[in-house]
Amino acid sequence: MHQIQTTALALFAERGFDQVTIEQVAEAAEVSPSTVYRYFGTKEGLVIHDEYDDRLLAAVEQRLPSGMPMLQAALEALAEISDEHFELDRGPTMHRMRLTMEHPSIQAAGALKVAQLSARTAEQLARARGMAIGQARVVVASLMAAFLTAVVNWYLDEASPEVEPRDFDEYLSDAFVGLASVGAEVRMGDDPGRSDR
Amino acid sequence: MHQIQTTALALFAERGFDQVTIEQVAEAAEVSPSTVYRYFGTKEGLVIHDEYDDRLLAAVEQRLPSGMPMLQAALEALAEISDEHFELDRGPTMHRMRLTMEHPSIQAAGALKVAQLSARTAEQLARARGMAIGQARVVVASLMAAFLTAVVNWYLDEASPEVEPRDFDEYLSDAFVGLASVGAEVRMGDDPGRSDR
DNA sequence: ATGCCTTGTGCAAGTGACTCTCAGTTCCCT
DNA sequence: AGGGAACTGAGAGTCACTTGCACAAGGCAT
Repeated sequence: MHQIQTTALALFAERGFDQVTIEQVAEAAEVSPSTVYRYFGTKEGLVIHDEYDDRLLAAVEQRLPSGMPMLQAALEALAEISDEHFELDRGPTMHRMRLTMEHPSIQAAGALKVAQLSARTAEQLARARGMAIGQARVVVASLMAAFLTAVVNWYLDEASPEVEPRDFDEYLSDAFVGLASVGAEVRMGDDPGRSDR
Repeated sequence: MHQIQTTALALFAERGFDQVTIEQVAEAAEVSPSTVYRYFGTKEGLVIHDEYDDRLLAAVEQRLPSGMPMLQAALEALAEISDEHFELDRGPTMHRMRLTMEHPSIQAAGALKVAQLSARTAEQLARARGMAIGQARVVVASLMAAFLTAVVNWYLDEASPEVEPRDFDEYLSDAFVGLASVGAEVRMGDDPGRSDR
């Protein structure tokens, strides 16, 4: 399975996503097309599939029952995964990100994956903390938005020659600071009848 | 064009998204399949296409140069559009939402659309306010996350028989309050779990 | 009027992603 | 040994989507 994905990514790097058919992937990986579909479902799946979804969910789940503030749980969980994903595995991750950003169909599939992960996480959070599910969705969506923005900002800087790259941690930190300031503004500007500044 | 979409949605309602081919849509709308593709690009496009994207962008743009706090601009713009979309146009909107939530391929296309709209909005914001683009992305992503959560919460309540529906405004307001509280928590717990640096 | 360009539309053929069904193989459990 | 679950492959079919071309209608200049 991992072997199939690796072969596929190599072919995509070599010839471009659109110029490679599933059949060619199957042949190069020495399996049948059926097998590719069985494991990855779609061609885009060959790019976006990874283990990090479940690991992130597990990392969050592990921390939730402890009564730890959920924000801290999220940040710890993200930091735990990010190091490996964005630093150690930097090369492959960049390649997959690049394919994703340059091909709308892959980007769409990725976005769907994120939405589904968010939904699962929100349920988990609501269950563990006795929160209303609607509330939990807002929390997860906000945090996920900040995280994803960090990922996008990281990628775009990394991909652009005139910007010198920084560690992913810094992008993550910036994004969360930004989230905090938006939150603060919301708090002030909330509904009519707010006090002037 | 509008005629084609209406016909398509009627067919989807009647027979289900998967049981309707583009050819059938074309025939029912008395155009050729080529025309359908020319206007909507994909089958999913028949569901997700609408005018609200551009209108939202315009509503934001119109407010930005005024020096109005960007959050207020966002809320006003959203409120301006939401009324029509979720109250007046409630029936069709529900139907399209239902198709979207029940068909991963449509959901993916919708998510992509949101991502692209966010990107455009972030650029607009950065330009109008002289913000760093990365910063602008965080702001837009946070606000969009809250908005979308409101939409999802609204839809799920609306679709569920045992919950009695509230006005969309209330979901929107709840979501933004939730966003504020997340922001506040971030502010306190700051700095992504790093001991060094 | 004649030509000309743009714009909108239809036609037709081709590609390849994806589905479904059935049949073989391996491996494990009793 | 036997029976069944899990994995894999073969083959045929559907249909979304692309591409290139031709054809018509309307404006605009010559």
